[in-house]
Amino acid sequence: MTLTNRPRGTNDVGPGEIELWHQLEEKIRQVCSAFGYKELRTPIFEHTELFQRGIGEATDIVEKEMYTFMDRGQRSLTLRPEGTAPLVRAFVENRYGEGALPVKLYYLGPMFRYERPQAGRYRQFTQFGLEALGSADPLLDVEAIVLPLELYKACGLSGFQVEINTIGCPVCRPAYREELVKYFEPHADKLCGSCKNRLERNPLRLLDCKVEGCQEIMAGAPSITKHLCPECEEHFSQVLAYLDALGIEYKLNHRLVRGFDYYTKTVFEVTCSELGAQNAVGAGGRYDGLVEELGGKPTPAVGFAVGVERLLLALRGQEKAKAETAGPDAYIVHFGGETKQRAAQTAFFLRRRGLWVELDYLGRSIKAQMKAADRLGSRHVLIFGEDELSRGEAVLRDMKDGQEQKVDLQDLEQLAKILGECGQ
RNA sequence: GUGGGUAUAGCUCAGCUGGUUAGAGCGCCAGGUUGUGGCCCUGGAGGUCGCCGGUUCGAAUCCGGUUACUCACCCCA
Repeated sequence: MTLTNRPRGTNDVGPGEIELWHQLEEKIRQVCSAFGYKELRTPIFEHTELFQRGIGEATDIVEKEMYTFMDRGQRSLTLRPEGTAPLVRAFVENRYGEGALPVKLYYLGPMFRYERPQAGRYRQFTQFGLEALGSADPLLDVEAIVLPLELYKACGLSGFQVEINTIGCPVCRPAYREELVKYFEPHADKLCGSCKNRLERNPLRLLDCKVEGCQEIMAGAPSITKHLCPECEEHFSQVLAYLDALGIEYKLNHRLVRGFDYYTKTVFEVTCSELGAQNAVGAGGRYDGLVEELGGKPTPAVGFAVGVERLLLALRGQEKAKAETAGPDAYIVHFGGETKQRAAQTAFFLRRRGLWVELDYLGRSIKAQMKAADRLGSRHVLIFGEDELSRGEAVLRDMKDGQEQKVDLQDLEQLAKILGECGQ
């Protein structure tokens, strides 16, 4: 069984679906190029410590979701569970920060997390993300919010919503955290199991619990907005001002928190109504402390990540995901023997001109070959009969209207031209 | 890690309260047209009924276990 089953939570992407990926990848590159982001490809695996330090020891990812292994040199390596820490590592290692700032980079590739699969969640999944490093300008926060929206629009996706919040910085967050704990502690016995846990480990998480009982208690909880330091407050209001100026619709959600330790100030999430329980198609935020945490100079930064499978799922749900499947320019029908050789010669000639040419490899009947040509959606069929070949000709049949004409096989350039023009 | 649902042909699925050769549609192959696709007709190939065990004269069907898939929780893209 294991021999013929792919590992849990992984996917094969083949004909019928891969075309959508190619289309999407092209759109991603277009949008990134318009915003001036360059691609950076990092390894699929990194030193385990990078993620432990970058994402945070107390996060679910680091605690129970990483694919970690020892290599033959007894180094602990981990298949990347996300793209930001590796990109920041590369930024520091390659000294990109020594050049002109900000540095704007994007990545696109597989990520790995050991979780139970469900709709829109896989153990190997693909993220497209980008990061702008070296500037604290709120306008870059806004770019990180707007760029994925541009991508969604370019794909034709609708029904998505932006939620945004600020979670403060090392100056103001600790005090707010204290306030939260102070508020929730008296209600501790009424909280759900996981919230009791959160209270000790990550009080901010209490805010996005969906359990009813917790929701009620939460109604009276202190809001982050009243505890921001002047700098964070100013930053957030500027982000909102830019969004307003650009006419971007968003929803303030002071309950929104993120799962990684590195976020500061702005955090946001884009959800799509088309998806199931895992309805976030993109999320991100600012992380002004991460570069320094990973051994670089203090460098403010902001970024986001989009779940590519989820985006495709949403598009498919809205029937926006249509794979364009063009057929061959020509299918050469032959009768075996001599005619097959001539068919092969002609096919190779035309293929060298960039035309898609098919022919039968199974020794099938004429009828079966015609049928095959039809199934493939071939624009034309070239019939290589012995009589015509002896005169240096072949029959060219237009599969749309059934019209046939003789073509001169002495002038293949001309034939290529005819087929090429019809393919437009 | 926890809970629910599902598992029959390449695909989508029938198969009622256990009964003998397990079906349909689509797809595939061949023929009807010894050199012509789509429509139609005829025929054919293709199934350890996920796996193991139990109940029974008899199990695709009932029971238990197991694996896989799937949805949801936790968490996340």
